[in-house]
Amino acid sequence: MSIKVDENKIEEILTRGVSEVIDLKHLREKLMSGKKLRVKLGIDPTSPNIHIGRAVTLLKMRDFQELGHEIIFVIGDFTGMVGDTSDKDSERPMLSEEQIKKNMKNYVEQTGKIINIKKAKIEHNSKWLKKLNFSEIGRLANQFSLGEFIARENIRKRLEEGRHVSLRELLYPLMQGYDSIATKVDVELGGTDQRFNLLAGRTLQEHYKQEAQDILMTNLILGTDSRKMSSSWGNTINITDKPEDMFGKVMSISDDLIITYFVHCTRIDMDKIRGYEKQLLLETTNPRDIKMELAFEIVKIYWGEKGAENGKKYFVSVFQKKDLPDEIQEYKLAGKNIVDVLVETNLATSRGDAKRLIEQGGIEIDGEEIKSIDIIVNRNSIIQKGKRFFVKIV
RNA sequence: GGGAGCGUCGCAUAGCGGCAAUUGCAACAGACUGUAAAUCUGUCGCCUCACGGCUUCGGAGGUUCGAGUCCUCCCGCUCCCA
Repeated sequence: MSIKVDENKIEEILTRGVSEVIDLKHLREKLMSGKKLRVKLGIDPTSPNIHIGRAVTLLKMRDFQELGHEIIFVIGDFTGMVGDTSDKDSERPMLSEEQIKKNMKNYVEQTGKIINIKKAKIEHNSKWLKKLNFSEIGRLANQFSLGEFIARENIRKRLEEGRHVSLRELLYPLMQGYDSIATKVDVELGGTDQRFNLLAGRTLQEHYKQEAQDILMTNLILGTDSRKMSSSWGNTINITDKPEDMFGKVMSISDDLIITYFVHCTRIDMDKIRGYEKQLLLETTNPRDIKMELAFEIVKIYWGEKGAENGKKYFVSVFQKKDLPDEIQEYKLAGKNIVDVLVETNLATSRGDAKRLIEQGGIEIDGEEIKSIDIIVNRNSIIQKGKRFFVKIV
């Protein structure tokens, strides 16, 4: 397969959602040369879900793939067990082998929503990392000084606070760097938080007489609550989220993030995005409408046109028109008391919780707010809790 | 090797021996809104309409009318000095 040398596309790859490229000039020349590049992305299966923040680099990988370059996923089945600390302000737990295996399976599946997996190469880094012995690790470790490790902000902060920093964490960049040697890559992608680890790859490759990889760092995006998107904050939009959820979650981001999301999480034409940007400045535009477009585009990537339609329909009917959703989970609980029904349908966690919800006016049956806990639920009633949760009793 | 300390509701944090236990985040409900945003209000161990009852603070014992709080042992974790 031939390599496309499209100057505009290449420029977009190098800039869109990108915070820094090292070495920019070098990478641009390589891309323009028509040579097939080996492009790597390391993913550690540390949590079961990929969120759209992480997908930023995946989309970038796809861009490379579309130009015909070889893309390589290094699944961190080994590094995942060690745990990276780059994007964390506390130590990452070491995961068990079982947990890793489970996550790994999901990851490949999820990645397939964005990337053509069949054409990509998938490697597991246990393959080579397992074999390293102490003398080799010592040789790798010799390339770095404690000083540069400590200089990293999050590590320094933890040290200053008297928190625990384990030696094991020091090893992480070595391993990621070694991945680059083992896979002989030309380019590695990662989020800005990966800077240190990515650079380690360059250092080590040179030590092993390979040409140093270029690195391309993508921006991290903010989550639904405008803090950094992270699984531990619970503010993620996951790429496995159902279309309705995904659509709604996108709708709930801050208006300020609309353009950023367009740039990072979709592949809508940059010109069109600039158009949206102008529109947003006008008094007459309702940011909601543009956000709807955004939500549609994002859902489309993961669920296709149809999924996007459904997500939108759900949002419009349930939240804007306050109608019922098309599909409601059914339970065979007709004739039971409302409190029991709430508990058995998991709308409430306990009887006390159910009573509180009713007291607070949070429960409606067939659109009527109920005031008493002594209500028997009839067949074919629709119970609604708050705005988002519906259940049908049959 | 020496010293100090920690383990509390999903996470994080408070708790002179009278506590179902503080505060922040998350979560949930209500109001408001273009919005599942922001903001404001409320709720947030279990059972009870309620009075109230029951089970909780790493584990096992003990002291006490009473223990998250004191003592002993065990388990897990951390920091400092060398």
